[in-house]
Amino acid sequence: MKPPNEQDPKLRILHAATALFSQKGYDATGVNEIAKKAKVNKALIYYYFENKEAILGSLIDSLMSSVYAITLAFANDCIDVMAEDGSLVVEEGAFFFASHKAMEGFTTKLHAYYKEVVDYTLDNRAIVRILMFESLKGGKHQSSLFRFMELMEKKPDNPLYKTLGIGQQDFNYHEATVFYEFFFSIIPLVSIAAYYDEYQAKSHLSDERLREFALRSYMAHAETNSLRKLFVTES
Amino acid sequence: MKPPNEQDPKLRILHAATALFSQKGYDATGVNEIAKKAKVNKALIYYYFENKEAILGSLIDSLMSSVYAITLAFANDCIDVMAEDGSLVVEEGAFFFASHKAMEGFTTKLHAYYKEVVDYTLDNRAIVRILMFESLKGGKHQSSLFRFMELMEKKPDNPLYKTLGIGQQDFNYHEATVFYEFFFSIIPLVSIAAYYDEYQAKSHLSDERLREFALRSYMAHAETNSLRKLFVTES
Amino acid sequence: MKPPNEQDPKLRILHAATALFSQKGYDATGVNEIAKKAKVNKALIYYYFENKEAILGSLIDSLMSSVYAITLAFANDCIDVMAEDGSLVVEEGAFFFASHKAMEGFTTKLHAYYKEVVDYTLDNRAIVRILMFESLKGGKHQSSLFRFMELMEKKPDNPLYKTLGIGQQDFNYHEATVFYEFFFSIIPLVSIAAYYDEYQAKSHLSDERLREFALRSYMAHAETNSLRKLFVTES
Amino acid sequence: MKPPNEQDPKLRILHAATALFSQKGYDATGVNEIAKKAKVNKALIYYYFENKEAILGSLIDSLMSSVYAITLAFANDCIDVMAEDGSLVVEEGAFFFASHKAMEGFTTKLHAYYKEVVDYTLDNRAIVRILMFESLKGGKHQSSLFRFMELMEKKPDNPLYKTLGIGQQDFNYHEATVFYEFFFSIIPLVSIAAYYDEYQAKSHLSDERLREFALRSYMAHAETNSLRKLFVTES
DNA sequence: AATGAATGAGTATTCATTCAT
DNA sequence: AATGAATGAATACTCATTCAT
Repeated sequence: MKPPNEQDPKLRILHAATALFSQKGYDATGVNEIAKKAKVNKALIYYYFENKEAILGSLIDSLMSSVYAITLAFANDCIDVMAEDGSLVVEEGAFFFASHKAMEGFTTKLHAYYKEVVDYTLDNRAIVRILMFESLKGGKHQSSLFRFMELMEKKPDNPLYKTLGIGQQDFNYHEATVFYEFFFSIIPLVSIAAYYDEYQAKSHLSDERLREFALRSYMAHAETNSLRKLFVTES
Repeated sequence: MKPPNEQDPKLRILHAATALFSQKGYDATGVNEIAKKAKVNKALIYYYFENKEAILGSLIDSLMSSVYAITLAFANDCIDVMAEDGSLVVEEGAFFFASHKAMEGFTTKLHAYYKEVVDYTLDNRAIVRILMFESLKGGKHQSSLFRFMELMEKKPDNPLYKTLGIGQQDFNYHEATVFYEFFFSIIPLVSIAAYYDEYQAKSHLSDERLREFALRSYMAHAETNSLRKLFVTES
Repeated sequence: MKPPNEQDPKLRILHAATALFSQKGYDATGVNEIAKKAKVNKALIYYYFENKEAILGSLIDSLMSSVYAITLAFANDCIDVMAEDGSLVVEEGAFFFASHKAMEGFTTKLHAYYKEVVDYTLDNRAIVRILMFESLKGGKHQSSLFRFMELMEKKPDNPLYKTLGIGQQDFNYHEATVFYEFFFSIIPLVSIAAYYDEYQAKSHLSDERLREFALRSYMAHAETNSLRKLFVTES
Repeated sequence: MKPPNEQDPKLRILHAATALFSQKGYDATGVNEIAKKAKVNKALIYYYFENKEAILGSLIDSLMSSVYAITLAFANDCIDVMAEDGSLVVEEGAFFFASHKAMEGFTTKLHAYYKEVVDYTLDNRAIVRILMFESLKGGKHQSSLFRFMELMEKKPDNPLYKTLGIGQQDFNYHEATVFYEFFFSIIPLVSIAAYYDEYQAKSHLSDERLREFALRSYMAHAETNSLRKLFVTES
């Protein structure tokens, strides 16, 4: 996950910080430790980052923007394109496809999206762990985890929402649904990543099986409780 | 949640520590702060606790033993009693009741148990938060969260398992099930408590509605994915 | 050296303090430790002693008075008696005996005195160690070691000097002699006791041999460099 | 002994520590005091030394290595050179010189060595005091004083012994001799340094006289009890 | 871009001592 | 005579951060 002999000191710092923050937590990690692990002079850290907090901010920002990017890419590359060529119509929170083939194409891409999300989350589980950590504390990053939730909410500043361009106010996301989605879908996904290594140590399961479990559980859950109904309008 | 003018200094210390640990995290909380909040001389903390870690340990221990107690009480008071009077037979992980009335009685008690678990978790959400916090860090308490999981596992040292006295080796808990149960049942329950206040602040939902959501979501989930099937053997 | 089940708490405190002070030094020993080792409540120490310093003072005082007592006893029981019955005349620092028998009697008692001093020093080596310790520090007890030296000095407040009743001003103790006596006689005696256990650990010598070495070295030295010449006036 | 305005902070720390440790003892000296006396920020002490103990270790190490160096220098510069040019033969612990002149040269150098040892000991009496102090306590430095003793022992890892290249197993150091040498030669030498200032305060002797006393007493003792006999083989 | 030295405020912990009972 | 609880000041040590070069 981390090349042994990295060149860029800034990257070395970020990698060292990621490892340490995710193992011992932000507060229990000293700048000295980061410097030692990154094989970098302590003062150099302050050349690249304004303070210790900025390192954490940098890590969390990069995670957040990656997740946003993945979600937006799916919305753009899949939904928008299909909406433009008329093979998909989104209405009142439901998806109407022009043909079975269109729906199959959508489903395939949706599954690929699920896999990408799970993979990305697991690959970057150290930062995910840090994110969970910080979202449990009061402070600047407390709300980070909730921003994932916002991806599902019907708010004007939600880029996914914007992309879909759905305007109905009677969107069927109501409070209970959001609650359920957050605690039984997002939280498990994030937790699987955060507790991955510990769970593996306890269960002695292989990486392959664990990833399979994670993907299947997540997909099963998403499908069962899917808020969006898919229909084919083709006669 | 905390009486304004407590007498026992040791309790004052524990309450202050609970509040601070759950707000800022263990590592970011100073013993000075605890002393100040508990209105206690700093050295007195070391009279009652060997060190800062021991305060944390005391909090987590009391949480763990309460959860164990609740679970065992349910197993003892409900399952054992019914098993003894013959109104319930547990076999191959399934529950066979002598009558509809017996099953109804069981279901009622089960729901009461669910409610008790959810209530206890929410009432003690500060410590639950601390527990989640610490289980994300490497160290002594990392495994605490996983001990909840063990309550569901088929191991000889599991007191619940012992109580049920189920001996079949082909018990239908297999790896995927345990994984699913942990990440889609325990983790959500714990997370609802841990993120309760933050979620409330974001959603502006009343305590009543949130608790209702929590209980319903948890019960719905537990029932849907219930591992134990319930049957009535009555002709 | 220390009875296992002592009754008197004050004695238990003194013994515990002796052991700890001699092992780790006064400053590195906590009142808590003393209380624990003495199996006594910490506050009780302050019932018997004004403060920690008073424990040390008590130990050193008892050592000093014992040494004084031994020396005075020798002077009284031996020299005074012989001086009174005319079998010994002390003049200008030299000892003139009335007969060979008188001198032999004196020598025998002198050797017994040497043995008693060495034995007492070794038996109480823990306190001797403490004394050396404290005499190396600035402070109240710095001068304790030097009070041994004063036993040899020609000062009006020297009880030994008083006992001998020697009045000559040209007493042949001059500065170099006192210096030599102190550093090559008193200091070795005290050091043998202070380093006894450590030396034994290094050399693997038995208690018997070590005590024999100590006594012989000390006697040889005392005799060789004896300032007091012994004469027989008998024709 | 200490320049008023030193530049190197590390040296300032060492000098301040030396003064304080030798006055009040290691345990009674606070790091705060050292910092204040050295006019240095407290944290800087921990920049240069791992902990308080390391300061002490540094002081004792430098003393030990100096003493070793002085002794080795004498052995190398004097004995080795004479042994190589044939003017000195060492056999069975005795020294045989080719000529009176050779012996005189040796004696002169030996006396210079004595003087150097005494001078060094007195000049560095603060550290010597600390060494005595620590060798009375259990712990890391307890054995330091005994290492001086080892300089006289016939062990393969003794550098002096190696240099002399004496191989006879019947070397006349036996247990009693080592005991005597240690307690009546090394201990007095060390004690003279350790108690120098206190003795001076009591005796009101000038530095010159005290140093003269010290040197003479030491030389007299060393010569009287010299283990090595000196002979001239010249006809 | 990089570093060794330096710092003030803070950390957890221990101290000798006192008090009420 | 004895004790559990309490305390203010001090302890050794660490922190994130800065500065001069």
